[in-house]
Amino acid sequence: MDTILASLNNAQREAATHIDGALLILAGAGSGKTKTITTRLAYLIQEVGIPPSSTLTLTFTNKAANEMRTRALALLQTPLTVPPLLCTFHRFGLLFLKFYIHHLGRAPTFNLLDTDDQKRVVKKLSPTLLAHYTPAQILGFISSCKNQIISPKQAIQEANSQKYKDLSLAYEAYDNFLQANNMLDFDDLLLLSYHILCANEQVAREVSMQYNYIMVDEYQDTNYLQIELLRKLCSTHNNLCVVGDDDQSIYSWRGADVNYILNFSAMFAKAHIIKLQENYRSKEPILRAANALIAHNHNRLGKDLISTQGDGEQVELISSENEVQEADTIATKIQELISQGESPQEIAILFRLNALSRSIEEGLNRARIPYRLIGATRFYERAEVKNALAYFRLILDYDDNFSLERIINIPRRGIGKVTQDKILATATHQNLSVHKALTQGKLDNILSISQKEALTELFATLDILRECLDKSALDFLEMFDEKIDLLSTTKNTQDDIDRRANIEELYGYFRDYILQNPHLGLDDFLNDLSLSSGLDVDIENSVCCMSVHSSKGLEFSYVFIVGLEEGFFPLVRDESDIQEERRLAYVAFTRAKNKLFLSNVHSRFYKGRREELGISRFVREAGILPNKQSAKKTNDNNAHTFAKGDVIKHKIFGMGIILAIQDDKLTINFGGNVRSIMQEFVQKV
DNA sequence: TAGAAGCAGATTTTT
DNA sequence: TCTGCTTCTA
Repeated sequence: MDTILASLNNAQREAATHIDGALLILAGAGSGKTKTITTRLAYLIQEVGIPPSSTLTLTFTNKAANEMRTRALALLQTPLTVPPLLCTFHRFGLLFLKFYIHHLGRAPTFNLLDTDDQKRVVKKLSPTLLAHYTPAQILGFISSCKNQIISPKQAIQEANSQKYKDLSLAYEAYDNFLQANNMLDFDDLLLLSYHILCANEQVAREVSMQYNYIMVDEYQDTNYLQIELLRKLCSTHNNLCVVGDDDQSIYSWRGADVNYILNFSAMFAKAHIIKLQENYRSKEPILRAANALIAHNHNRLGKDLISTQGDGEQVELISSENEVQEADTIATKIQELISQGESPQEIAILFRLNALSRSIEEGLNRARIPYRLIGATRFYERAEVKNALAYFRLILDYDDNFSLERIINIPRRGIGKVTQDKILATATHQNLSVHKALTQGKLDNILSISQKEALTELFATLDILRECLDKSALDFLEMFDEKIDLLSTTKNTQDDIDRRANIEELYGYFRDYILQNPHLGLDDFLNDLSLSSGLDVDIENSVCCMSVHSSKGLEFSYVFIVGLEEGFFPLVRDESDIQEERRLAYVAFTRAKNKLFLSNVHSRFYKGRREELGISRFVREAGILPNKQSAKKTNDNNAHTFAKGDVIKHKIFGMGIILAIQDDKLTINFGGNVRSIMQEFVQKV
């Protein structure tokens, strides 16, 4: 019986064996959170005898869900016929809606929109609003309404200024459009599920009783809608176990609110709280710095990480003149580590802003260090991939105007924007899809003969593909690739090669999907895709560069945090946001196992300007003092010698950065103008 | 219709 | 500085 629990410490064991009622596991960074929650799941199933189908474990990312599934199943001695439901909130919503959306009078064949699609809808519906707001701002408003369970009508009623009135009307138009086209956005997956549960007591009871034991990971990131949904799901049993860390709440801008974890016991009756404070990840100096830093925050549940890994190397501060020198210094340090036998994938470079990655990448390139940039442009957001997917959707449903619009002129069919608008207006006016309007001859006086031919030809090709799809999904892929020229370019630039590779990768995913799920089809594939970020990259033998946000949940032996300057990290000066920035820094610090490097520069080039910057308050708050050695280094190589990356001043051209040195001639970048200048005419700054 | 030129905007990000 | 979008022009 104890085999499952054998490797747990006392607090972890208490958490894993706590069965009924509400339980908050307050798990500090590196305290074995995943281990505890997966063990608890295995324990419930194997030792307590709870049927796997009565459990529900919710996470925020697919990655977390996959990791937990693997680890929980590994703990079980006997393989399960029915695996426990372990997925993201959104996937749960998707599954739920497939079964229950008919309660809202909607068909389960809905299409899921991603951010890009959402932007297209907003642009289309509220063109005048774009003068004042970006699509992202409008969508941000809509999303925050949905996550606070505010309907368009309510939003309009409660709008207390023209601004909110406008945004609320956009929200209403957006929602109507989605309903009319049976589309859902990500928020709807949760919001509509919630509405169904509220409106149908019978369904609510049924579902709540089905999932008798519910667990939630990263509870500090839940928002109001998620909490309310959880309350519905727990309404018949109150068996809710959540794991989280108030100090790692970094998604308030997405509606998450630390208060939900702070007030857990007020919300769920008789809640039991267990703290996991023993850290199994980081050496002592790293934890000292992290603890000292986070101690500057208020409103904490209060916990300190206790080291189990013993003493290690001190946190090192790297101070550089500018971002070029910063990148080179870090690259050099990384080379040293690698030459000492450290593996590159155990090294990470973290930044607060993705914009800072550029200089770092350049430095790594110069040093020929292999690196991997995580989270830049997501795979499924790439235009060529989205075009292929739009074709797929269109093949399943010719009346899908939204997808047709996207690819109507890809490859070029001589149907430009003007014609597109006319086609759409005519079709909408007659209450027809473009395809129906075309086949009924309603577009004849709009289209030129060649345009009509091109469109007819497009649908004829789709007919062939459709037929092919019915027979075999794999043959379909081949035919699709042959018939549809997604790139239509003869240039063989690197970009084209990349695009081609992306399309191949998409084909690969689809092939795998069909092979692994022979009973599922293209439509299932499309909905599943929308929920997955496609970023389950195996971190090969390369250094990882990523934003602090995307580093959450990961760990590395060596971590470099760059851009520790006031104005960059912390990024905002508003005192209310400072606490979240500090938590963000705390997350970054606690990623490190062996050694943590903090890096700051005296000046940085950003948004076309060079800015003088002071060192981040977080460095001081973490108890790290400017290191004499690294400060001295930058002073030593002045006088007569210049180094690549040095900032210099020229009487006429002003400030610049040295790009290259050849004998006594310097190649200097003066704010975009590159010139060659003799050494004696410039001064080091 | 399609390429060129001009212009604003530029956190963090999962699903 | 760089990107993505709108407007302009052939």
